[in-house]
Amino acid sequence: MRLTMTVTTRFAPSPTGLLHIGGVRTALFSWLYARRHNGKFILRVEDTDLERSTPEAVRVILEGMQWLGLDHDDGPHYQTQRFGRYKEVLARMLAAGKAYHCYCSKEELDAMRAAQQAQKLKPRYDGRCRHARGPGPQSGRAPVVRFKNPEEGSTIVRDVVHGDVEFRNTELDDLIIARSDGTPTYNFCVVVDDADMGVTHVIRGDDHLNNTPRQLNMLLALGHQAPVYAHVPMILGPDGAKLSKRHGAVSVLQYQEEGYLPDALLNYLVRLGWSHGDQEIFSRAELVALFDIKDVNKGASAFDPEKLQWLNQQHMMRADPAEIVPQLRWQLVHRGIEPADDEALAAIVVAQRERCKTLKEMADNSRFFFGETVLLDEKAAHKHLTVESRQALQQLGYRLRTLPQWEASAIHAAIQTVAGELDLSLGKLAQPLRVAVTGGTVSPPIDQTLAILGRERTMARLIAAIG
RNA sequence: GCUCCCUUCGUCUAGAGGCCUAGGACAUAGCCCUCUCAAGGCUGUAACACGGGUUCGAAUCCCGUAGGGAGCGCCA
Repeated sequence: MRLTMTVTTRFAPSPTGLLHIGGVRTALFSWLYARRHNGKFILRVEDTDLERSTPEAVRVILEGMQWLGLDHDDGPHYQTQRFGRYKEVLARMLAAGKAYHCYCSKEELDAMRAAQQAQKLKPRYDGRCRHARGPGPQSGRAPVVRFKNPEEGSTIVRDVVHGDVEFRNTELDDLIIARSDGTPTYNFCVVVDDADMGVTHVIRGDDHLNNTPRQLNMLLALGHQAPVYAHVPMILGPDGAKLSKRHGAVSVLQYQEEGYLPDALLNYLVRLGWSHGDQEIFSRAELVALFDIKDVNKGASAFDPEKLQWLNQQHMMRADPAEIVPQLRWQLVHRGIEPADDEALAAIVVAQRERCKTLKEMADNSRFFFGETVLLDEKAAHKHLTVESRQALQQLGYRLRTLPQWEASAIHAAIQTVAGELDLSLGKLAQPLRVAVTGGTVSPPIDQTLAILGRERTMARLIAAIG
């Protein structure tokens, strides 16, 4: 036995539904904890439910984790590839008398449950086959395998977020660990896997808290040490109800499509149930340095898309524009727009990011930077492109055409000069100009906008607008 | 039904008996800045689920109640 155990955590999603932000947050907590302690992070796909698992869901898990940069050091493991191992452990438990065959039929079990519920009791297996009071092999049925849970005393789960939680063993029945067709069940696979893979810290949703004492008893029966458990609260929808498809965003990858930065999403998710003083914005490195699973709250929290948007913008404003460029490019290509060179895109990022919550919004609002012509918004044109303002634009056009340096400061000076000459407020010239070159009333500062647009496009659009 | 878990502004949270006339953030309202939209700055509205204890003193400790959630499957 090693004296110093490397901290080993795992994320073990089941590919029966698309990975959503709830799963991502547990993954994040596990990942952060492992990274914080220079430990190991394992990815394990729990696909024993052949019926409901889909390749699409597996793909989303893999791609989603990659997109978010939650890299694993081991895996991905697939439980369906470990059936041999489970059978082996199963046989060992049977041989050691830690598990037994149960020949009860589905009908008998249903009847038992119904009777218990009628008496307002918790439905649980009464252990008839364990004590040779059951049907036995002569029934001719293929048996299931049940784990012999302790019949007395209690099991205490030491949980770092909830504290010690005590379960009386009488509340726990002998769960089925292998089906009549021989395939192992979830609770058993988890135990075998966690033990085999050396998981030291089990971090998962608190919907598993009730399963834990049974898993713990199996682990102990197998001669293993109990890991540290941390059951983290779940995420609720914005309306406080359980998170579901109804709340939009089924798959994490949807956040990528909607133009969120991985670091922003992670930052948002980590703050659901965890905090560090009054700090709201965290870089990935800060999270790795500051996060501790012990500081996670117990209560469930509601997902707030507006705060996510705010954080996304904060991260966009702090990021190196060059890192955002590829993502903006992706958004633009998606819209059938011919992407400009990286330098121009970086300039657009800088000009736009303080007025966009997502890259999707940035791309939508940046369409006018591309293409030769621009479609004038009717209302805006009617209001701002008056006879008077067209004349002003014409005068400005003369000056811009011969401007020695096509850069924001020079452009700004030119606009100011013309406004001065015509005795117009800056706004009376800038707005018509904005409408003429962007087609609408909203854009980054007009001098920056023209600088990015370039002289050629600016002049062409100016001429078109003047008519 | 039984067992387990949870409960501070609309939302995310700070708070580990006196620092709390309960702090920050998002959202929201107003003001400032301003070529538009933003970003930014300032100001405001807004919470300890309820009831009992313990204590000189409770958001913080204990007990109930209510509400919410999870588990109880040959699902994971």
